[in-house]
Amino acid sequence: MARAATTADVFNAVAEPRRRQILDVLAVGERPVNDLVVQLGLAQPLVSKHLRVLREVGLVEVRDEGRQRMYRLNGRSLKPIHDWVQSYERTWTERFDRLDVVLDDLIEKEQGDGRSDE
Amino acid sequence: MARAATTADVFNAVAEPRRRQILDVLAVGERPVNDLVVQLGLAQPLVSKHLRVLREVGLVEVRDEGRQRMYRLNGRSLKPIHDWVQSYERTWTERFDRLDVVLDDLIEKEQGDGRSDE
DNA sequence: TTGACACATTCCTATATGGGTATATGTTTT
DNA sequence: AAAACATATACCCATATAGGAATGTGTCAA
Repeated sequence: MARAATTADVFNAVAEPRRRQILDVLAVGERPVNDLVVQLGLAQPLVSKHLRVLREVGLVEVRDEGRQRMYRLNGRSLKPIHDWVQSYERTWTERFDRLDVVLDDLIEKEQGDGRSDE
Repeated sequence: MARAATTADVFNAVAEPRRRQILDVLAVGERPVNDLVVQLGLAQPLVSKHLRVLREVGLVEVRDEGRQRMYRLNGRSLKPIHDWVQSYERTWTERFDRLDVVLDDLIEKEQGDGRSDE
């Protein structure tokens, strides 16, 4: 089996740096494709392809405006990532870091103390 | 060019569901490889390979313990993801949603009002 | 020493990619 | 109608995978 499709979920879609850049630009406000092409300095077909991926996972939405297509961000689709990562925040937060040192110490002592499994 | 390596950055490493599962297990505490194999029901070489990716991006650390290798989480490496996603949180938070409706309204009125570019 | 155990690595294959180039589709302007 | 413009799609290629099978490496036990 190969790697999962980029459209498999938001995690895969956002793994590509250029797609995050696109989202960053769209975070400011709705933009037509060509604005993204210019701002990111990428080839137009490439931008369109990235936008398609973002659209398929629900990260952006489109609106027709004459011969332009206005893309806008749908940040809510990032919530799964937010939620997942959020649960790890305590593991690197300063105050918890120091607590962890103490806990690791306790565990070490406990282990060297006769208890076998955990 | 193909897709970026899974070891290119934390975003790519974490795009794989099984690797997130591994991290979820390790979040509870340090574990030897075989514990992960059993808990996740995956083939041992597969787990080892995923662990290597996680190690290369700094998401886990290893410690030799006899013939076992104890893996433990290093959550801090998730911070780049956390920070990036965090900045989008306002876009889906309830109270901001309602504010956005008002803003979109204002923008619409402004656009239909004679102003051309933005 | 020999064997059992715990992991890591190597080799294989099918697959989906990011980027480039060329072209198709649809809209506005002349 | 024809040309210009804005996007999307099709086709090509090199590359890196996830998973499976087999094998290598290092440690402990008998």
